[in-house]
Amino acid sequence: MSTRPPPDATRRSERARRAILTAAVDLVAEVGYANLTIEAIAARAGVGKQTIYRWWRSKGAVVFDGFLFRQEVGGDITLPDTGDLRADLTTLLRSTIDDLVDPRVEAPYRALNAEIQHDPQLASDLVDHLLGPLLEATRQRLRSAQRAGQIAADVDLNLAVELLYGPIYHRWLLRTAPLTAGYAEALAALVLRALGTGSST
Amino acid sequence: MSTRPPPDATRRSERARRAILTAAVDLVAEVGYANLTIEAIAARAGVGKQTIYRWWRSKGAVVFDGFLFRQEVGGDITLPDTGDLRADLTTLLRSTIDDLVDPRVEAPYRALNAEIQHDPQLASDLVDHLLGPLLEATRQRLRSAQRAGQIAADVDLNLAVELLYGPIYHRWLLRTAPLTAGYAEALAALVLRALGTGSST
Amino acid sequence: MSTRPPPDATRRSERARRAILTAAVDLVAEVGYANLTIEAIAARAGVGKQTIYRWWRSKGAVVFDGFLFRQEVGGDITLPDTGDLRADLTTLLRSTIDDLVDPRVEAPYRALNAEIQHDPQLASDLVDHLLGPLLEATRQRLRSAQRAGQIAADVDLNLAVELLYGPIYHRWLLRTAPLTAGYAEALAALVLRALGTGSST
Amino acid sequence: MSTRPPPDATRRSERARRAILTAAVDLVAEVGYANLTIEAIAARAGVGKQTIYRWWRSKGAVVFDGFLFRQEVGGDITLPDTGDLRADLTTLLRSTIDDLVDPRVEAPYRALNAEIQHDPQLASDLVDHLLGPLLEATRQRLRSAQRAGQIAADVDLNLAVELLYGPIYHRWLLRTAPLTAGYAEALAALVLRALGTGSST
DNA sequence: TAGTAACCGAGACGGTACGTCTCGTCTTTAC
DNA sequence: GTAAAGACGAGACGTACCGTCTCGGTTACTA
Repeated sequence: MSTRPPPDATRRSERARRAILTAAVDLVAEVGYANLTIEAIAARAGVGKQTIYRWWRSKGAVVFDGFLFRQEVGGDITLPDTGDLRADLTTLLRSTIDDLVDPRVEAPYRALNAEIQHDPQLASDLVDHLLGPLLEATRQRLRSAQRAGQIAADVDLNLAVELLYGPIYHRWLLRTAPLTAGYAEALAALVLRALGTGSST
Repeated sequence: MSTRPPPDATRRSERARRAILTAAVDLVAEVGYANLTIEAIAARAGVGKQTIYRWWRSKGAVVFDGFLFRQEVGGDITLPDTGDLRADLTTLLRSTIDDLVDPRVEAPYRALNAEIQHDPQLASDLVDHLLGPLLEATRQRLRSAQRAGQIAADVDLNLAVELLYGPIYHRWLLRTAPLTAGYAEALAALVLRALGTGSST
Repeated sequence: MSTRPPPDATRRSERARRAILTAAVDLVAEVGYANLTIEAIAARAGVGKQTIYRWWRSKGAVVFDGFLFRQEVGGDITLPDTGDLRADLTTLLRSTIDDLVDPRVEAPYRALNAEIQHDPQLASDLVDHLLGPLLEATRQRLRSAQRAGQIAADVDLNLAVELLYGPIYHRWLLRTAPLTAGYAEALAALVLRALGTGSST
Repeated sequence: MSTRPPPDATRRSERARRAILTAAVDLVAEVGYANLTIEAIAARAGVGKQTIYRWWRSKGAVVFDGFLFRQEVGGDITLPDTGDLRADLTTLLRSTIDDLVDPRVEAPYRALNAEIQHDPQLASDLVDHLLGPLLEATRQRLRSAQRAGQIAADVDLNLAVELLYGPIYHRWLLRTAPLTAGYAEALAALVLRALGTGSST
């Protein structure tokens, strides 16, 4: 019973890494996650299969890293904070929906959501590194509104965040109905009634 | 290019059908959806592989039918309607959560939610036949409350339903935090504030 | 452990039998023996598969019966006996070769020769019912020549028959060289030297 | 429509090749050619099926190579040449018959003879690589006898070779009668009369 | 500046499962 | 009870990928 030595990351080929991640993201968009194979990634990347197996634990891990890699270029998340809570939330939900219906995002993101169902490790990676920043930023915006008295003091902000994104997620994953800009508005309005102080906002 | 003739359903073996569905549901719980194979289902069911391929289009379709088959025995959905909306919704969400954390439900249901991401046909089957009745029943309960003046007349009940289930679904699928009875209560309370007429209920 | 009762031949459908045998012979010529299936025979004959399995033991048996069935029309074998042994044998070998290179005979006959290698029962059927009459007739012609003093008295006529057909069979099965009319002549001449009395013929 | 690249023979596993050929020859003797499957060969050889499909075009090709492989060990063919033609030919035919009735040879060799009926490529391989050397050696022995005046100068030696082996082949393939040592003697004697110069030898 | 150790591309390997095909049996309905 | 029809259990087919395992060949540290 011997454990292989961990690969020496200092010798890692950056060229190969980039080629693999790019190939993975491209392929998942072309053929879907289910039809994506390590073999195809290796071929497209011009890389030996072993180079993939050496550095990633699973197909899901490669694709996930591919996502992060693509995200890296796109800068940080900054949420609008105009002071007008309703407007800010509506904008936020609208852009969330815009993202989800963008085909370049939809396909791979659905794949990820499928994959995390049988890979808890991947799920926590997703939540920590991809979703986390957005959820945290949303929480921050709500906290600022709460301090400004626009949101009742007793509201659990974690729950509030889920109240915002949960319905969208529900509709998107189950495809029960189309996601539209109007939906974002209606949802924001309804959630605000839940969070509000009761005073007129 | 010829399409095969559809099999003659009148000659279909009920024995084989039951064995296959039972084997599928059992196996998906034992080994998980990703590790489930048609060959294993056929072997467990004592059935030729062709008999599965003859009647189902995919692994997902078999598992889905397996679910429906198991559901058939369990009777119809009836939601509590005591007149106390808050109590009724809390009960409803609590039992939803109980279901989702029950390991016998969780494993195969996660599998289904993964599968529908790359099979829209299966998604619509799921929504129509498994989820549909529950969502519709929930809508009915809310409508009755709306008529009773407990819910504002301008509230879109489809949205209201998503406000109830979305957060749970979000938390369950992404595993951002544990689902507890307390969560059901807090969620019901918050949603009620969104739906309420503003008058004390 | 129960043996099925033998089928009642009096109820047998002559129409089905003819259709099956005809289909079998036609198909073996079209697709070759290896690619011939019971299913295809049944389909072509407009017959249930069970009807074939009821009356024949194997694919080989059907094809063989098909041959016999086609032969039935073709009358008895009569060999030339002009008194000129050399001429008669040359004619005989020539017509044998003509048969073997006729594509309508070649394909199915090769199939049969292949099949008998792993079906001794079929081999003995072939020798008894298809080849036997020709071999026996040849033996008779040689016997008459032996009585006339054209063949040495000590010659084993079974061996003599094999000396005639063996080389042709060898060349035909192994495709070592083409079978021509000239070959028939040369072979007949050489064999005659083996059989001869030594006196001038 | 793309053709797969030819495998890189330099990387080929000799261990796998030997195991496959041995398994193929053994199995064909045990279960017969018709019941021989690629899967069984792979299983017996402890080899993946793909390794067989990578290097051979068909089941027949594997079995044929198996024969060649077994032959390789048993060195070259050397025919007796004592000067006594009758004795030498009798010995030759006798050992030919001994081979053909040896069960270890009979089963796979029958299989090959069946297979070449619907695979001309295999037929020519068989004649060139397995039978060829023996036929050529026999021709050489006869040529030496012809030069020594023991065989008439006008005899076609190709035909003479067929006169020797054809009858044995005929009897062996059709199973018309048993092959014995006495048969070898009688056949050799008769053929010699065909080949002889007419003078007493 | 030679050696050497790790990674690299490539691809054969032992396997598993795929979805298709055909087998020979079983079951149903019609005659 | 035979016949046509066709679903059934069984299992081999040839393919696609899996994850592991050699192979040379770079490539970058070490002596």
